[in-house]
Amino acid sequence: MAVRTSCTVSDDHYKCFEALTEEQTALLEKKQVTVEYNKGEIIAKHGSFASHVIFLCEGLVKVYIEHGKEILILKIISPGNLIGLSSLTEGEDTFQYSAAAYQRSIAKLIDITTFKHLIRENGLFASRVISILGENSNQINNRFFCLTHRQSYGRLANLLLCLSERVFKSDKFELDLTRKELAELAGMSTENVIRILKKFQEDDLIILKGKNIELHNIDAIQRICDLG
Amino acid sequence: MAVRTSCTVSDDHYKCFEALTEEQTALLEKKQVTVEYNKGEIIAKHGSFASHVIFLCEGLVKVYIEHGKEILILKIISPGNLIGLSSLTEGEDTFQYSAAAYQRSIAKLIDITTFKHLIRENGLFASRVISILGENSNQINNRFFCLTHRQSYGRLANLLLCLSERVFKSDKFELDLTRKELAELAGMSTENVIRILKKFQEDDLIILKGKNIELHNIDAIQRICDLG
DNA sequence: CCATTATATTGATATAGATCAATGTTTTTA
DNA sequence: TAAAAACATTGATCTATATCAATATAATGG
Repeated sequence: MAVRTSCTVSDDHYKCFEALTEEQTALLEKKQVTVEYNKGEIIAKHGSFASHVIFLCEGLVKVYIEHGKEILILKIISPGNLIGLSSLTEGEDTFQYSAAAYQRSIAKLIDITTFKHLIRENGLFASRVISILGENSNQINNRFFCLTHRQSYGRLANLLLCLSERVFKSDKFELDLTRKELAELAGMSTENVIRILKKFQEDDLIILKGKNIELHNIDAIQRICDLG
Repeated sequence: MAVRTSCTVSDDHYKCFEALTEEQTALLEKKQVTVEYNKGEIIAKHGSFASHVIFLCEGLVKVYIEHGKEILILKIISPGNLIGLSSLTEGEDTFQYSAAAYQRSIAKLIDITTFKHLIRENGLFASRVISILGENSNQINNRFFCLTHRQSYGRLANLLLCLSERVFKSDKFELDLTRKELAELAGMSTENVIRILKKFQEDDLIILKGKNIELHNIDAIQRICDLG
């Protein structure tokens, strides 16, 4: 079985809102605010009060957990997706992870009490939310597997495929992530990212021009992702 | 912040069923079967049709994902907990992980269609299920962090604490896991587990007698878990 | 547009922990 | 209860990858 690319989830979380009645949609719209974030800004802070669920409208966001200076990126979030669903617990309601904008982003902050209320009131909505949570869990498990069971070449191959297939949706993309950010995503040192990218280029797997990356031999990259 | 022990979730999933009406409880009971598993037997198989959700009544179970011969243990499940909630998606319904019995175990297999039906019908039940999914997600994230950001001493310390606090609920427990199983749980080689346990014993952190482990200096173990 | 700071690159070195190999011990089974 | 199989232990070696150090290049701000 091919190892799933695992840096993000599909971008159709918004579909859960289609389960709402007009009235419920109106209520939800009243109970949300739209906020703009600059590159690097924190959207949610691990441990802080989770008064809202976040819906990303534009931009690109990383979701990560932190213990002191150490961070682990859980996933990248693209527009159309929700952040913070795992704080929809009955008791405790603090964010269990942080989120920060990779680039200028726009998000809607949805009041969590209203969100919970709608879950109780609308079974179809609840079951859609449960679907999303299940999907999120699969993504994390795949990423967990990749980062613990693949060596650096495989992890970076997985990341490049994921960025291409699921984030930028093209073989060719301009990456406004730094090498350090790539390193965090692939779970390795910056120097190692550079060396491996260089090797991939030498082997004609990718074409690198500064921030532009083109995947040139996807099959070979997929093989490295599966076996490396 | 102390690193959370992360090998399992709390054992109160069963509480979600308290949200059901008598009628719904009766329906659920009609739509489930009780099955006994011997040590080592597979309870759920990654990729197979998820026709049911699993509720563990007795025993101890590991939940893991597999790609070929490589496996990654996601968590240990104690009695009172549910397995397979992340397959409660609307479309796809195959198990996204496997489960196997560490020891003789008894489980109820609950028809997934009925389970989904109850989610739609009973908002409180749905929100309890969502709580559990959120909790599961936090557990996995913590485990993910531990396995990727801690060195072997820290990972094994974390595992010992988790087994003590959350699985066996005692400083002293008889471990019917092999060294190889401990190694899988702590994400390292069997030989490394043995060497580290030996070191812990030399340093008077634990008292080892064959399969019996007693945590002798929990504070020190916690420190290793946090920093190691 | 120059100075400063952040980022990228390259090479050299160190090391945690895997793997390999051999032996001892316990458990299972026939 | 003897033989076989599984598991545990110890030591020696190897390697992937982090870390350190130095320099080059690009981005940013006054």
